[in-house]
This record gives sequence, C-alpha cells and structure tokens, in this order.
Amino acid sequence: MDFFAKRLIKWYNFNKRELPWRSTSDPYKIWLSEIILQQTQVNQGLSYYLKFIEHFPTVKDLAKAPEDKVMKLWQGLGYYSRARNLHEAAKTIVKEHNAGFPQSYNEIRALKGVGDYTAAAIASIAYGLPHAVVDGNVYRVLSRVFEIETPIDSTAGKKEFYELANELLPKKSAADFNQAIMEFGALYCRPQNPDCANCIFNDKCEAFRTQKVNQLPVKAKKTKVKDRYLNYIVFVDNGYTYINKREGKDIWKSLYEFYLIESDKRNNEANLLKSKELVKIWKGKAPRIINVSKEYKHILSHQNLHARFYQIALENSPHHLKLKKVKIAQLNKYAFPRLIEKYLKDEDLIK
DNA sequence: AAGTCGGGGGA
DNA sequence: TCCCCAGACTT
Repeated sequence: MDFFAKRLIKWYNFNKRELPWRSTSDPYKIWLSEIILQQTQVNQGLSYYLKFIEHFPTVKDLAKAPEDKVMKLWQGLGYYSRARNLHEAAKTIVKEHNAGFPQSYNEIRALKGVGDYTAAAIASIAYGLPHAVVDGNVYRVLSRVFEIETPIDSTAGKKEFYELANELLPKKSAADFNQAIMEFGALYCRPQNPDCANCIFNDKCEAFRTQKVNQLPVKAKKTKVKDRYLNYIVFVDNGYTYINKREGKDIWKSLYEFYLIESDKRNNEANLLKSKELVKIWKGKAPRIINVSKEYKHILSHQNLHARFYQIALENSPHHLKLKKVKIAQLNKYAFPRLIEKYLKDEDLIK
C-alpha cells in the first residue's frame, strides 16, 4: 500500500494543472474554489471562481454583498443552495470569527454548505491538516486500484472508502495527496475511457488486472426523472415586465422567473386560457395572449422541464398580483435559470 | 436510507 | 440516452 501515495504525489508534482486556487494559500479562496467545484468540473467552474474573486476579494466583501448579486454571479452554475450557503457562511465568518477564516476541521465543518469532503479539503489544502478527502474521484481511483465492489452510495461503502483513504494518506503531505488523487482521477482514471495504457498504477491496479475497470466503482441507485410542464405568463407593459423570486423547497430557490402556472401535462393555449388559475386572475375575463413561444425543453438531472412562454397584452397587466415590476432594460441585474435566460435572449429582452 | 438540488459535457 | 462531475442537506 505504500507505493500508492509515493507514486501519486510524484506524478502530481510533474503533471498537475496550473489552477488559480493552487497558487494561493488564502483559505477564503480555497474554500470558494471547493464550493464551486462541488459536483462541478474544473472547466465549468473556473470562470465563476475568477468572477467571485474579482467581485469579492475577501470574505468581508462577500458577506456584505446583497443576496441578489451573489445569485447573479452564480447564475448558470446550478445547485444554487451552494451560493446561498456560501453567502451565509461568509456572514458567519465575519460575525463569529471576526472575519478570520476558521482553522480547525470542526469549525470549518460547521459552516453552512461544508460537508465531510469540503471540510477535509480545506483543512488539508489550506492548513496541512491530515484529513483525507473522499469525492467522486477518490471513489473511482480506489475502487479500481484495490478492486473494491462495495457500492459507493451505501453507508458501508462510504465508511470503507473513507477509512482506506485515511490509511493511505501521508500525514505530512495531506494537501498534495488529496489534490493528487483527485487530479489523477480527473485526468487518467476517468469515468469513461480511462487511460490505463499510460497509467502509473497499471502494474498494481487490481481492476486493470482482472479487466473490471469499466465496472468500477459500483453504484446501487439510479435517479428517477419526472416531467414537468411550465407555463410562464410574461407581462410586457410599456418597457416594464413582472417577475417573481422563487421561494420554498423547489428547484431554483432564490432565482427569478415570470408568473408561473404549472401543470402535470402538456398544455396548449386553449387549455391554459381555461385553467382555473388564469381565469381567476382576471376574474373570468380571458386575457389577450399576444405571443406564444416555442416549447423549451430543459433537462435537469432528475426532471425534464417543458416550458412555454405566453406574452399577455398591456391591458391585462397584473397590478393585483404580488409580482416585482421591473424595467426590461434592468432584467440583466436579476439571476434567472438557464431556461429563462435562453428565452430572454431569443426574444431580445436581454443581450 | 432515500430524495432533492443544475447544468454541462463526453461517448 | 446515459453517466458523471473536487457533495450537502432534508426528510
């Protein structure tokens, strides 16, 4: 087992990518990078990291920012609870830690949005503390090299991989080891098309020897996908429109959208006009629909969204609804889901 | 233990 | 299509 860390760290020193969060020792920046990179590939998160550092050079800057600005900068990256928790944790750090980033594993772990993985990553990378990270890369690399078939999404599997990672971790090189195993998983021991031919472990890898590389790691569950049909009512009122901030437990919390009428089946215009909700809004008088968009299909990991946008005429403006009246020219200040952003661009409502 | 939360990219 | 990504949180 001793070969593992040695080869890995040596490989890392020669082959690591130059990334902005690797050339800093600022725990705030390391924390930010780790939140952004949760369930997100480096190439997708990189520009967001740079934007955040530019707008919020310190944790104080982030803490005092309005939530809408944080969400706007996060727009398009997904998993928006990360942005809300990031913002809340920044406030916690300023208030309860006097703007100094916490330096112990337990204090880091207590921050909103920081779980076992992220706490270990920050503790090791920023402070050299001996906590092994276990992320998707670690599951993949370890399950293959040591041919472990325990499902990674089971309690037993999580425990087993966590213990193995910590056994393999050289306590004095925690930062390098953790980053090395993740980098190696991303560049060589990939989910598909792993580069076994050029792999530094191909003389030791059990899965390679038994030709089980593409069967590992084992995952037990699979997600169910639901269809949802979103009918958006777009009021256009002489240079203004009406938007709404999503609340509750559903997707896109804290992002904006138009007035939404959701149905579990595909709606056409006639059905929409007859829908109880719409009739109720105008007290039985059908509103005048002046434009119906194409259907937008938007795929999430667990939902297939089908959306259509209905523009309603000026005389039907919803002054009686609790919507936010905003200038169309100001729409670019608000964070919208990708789906709505696409519509806005198609209609030239934003650039 | 199971569900839920986004969006992009690769094969 | 399906799978995965420097996972966390709620139920």
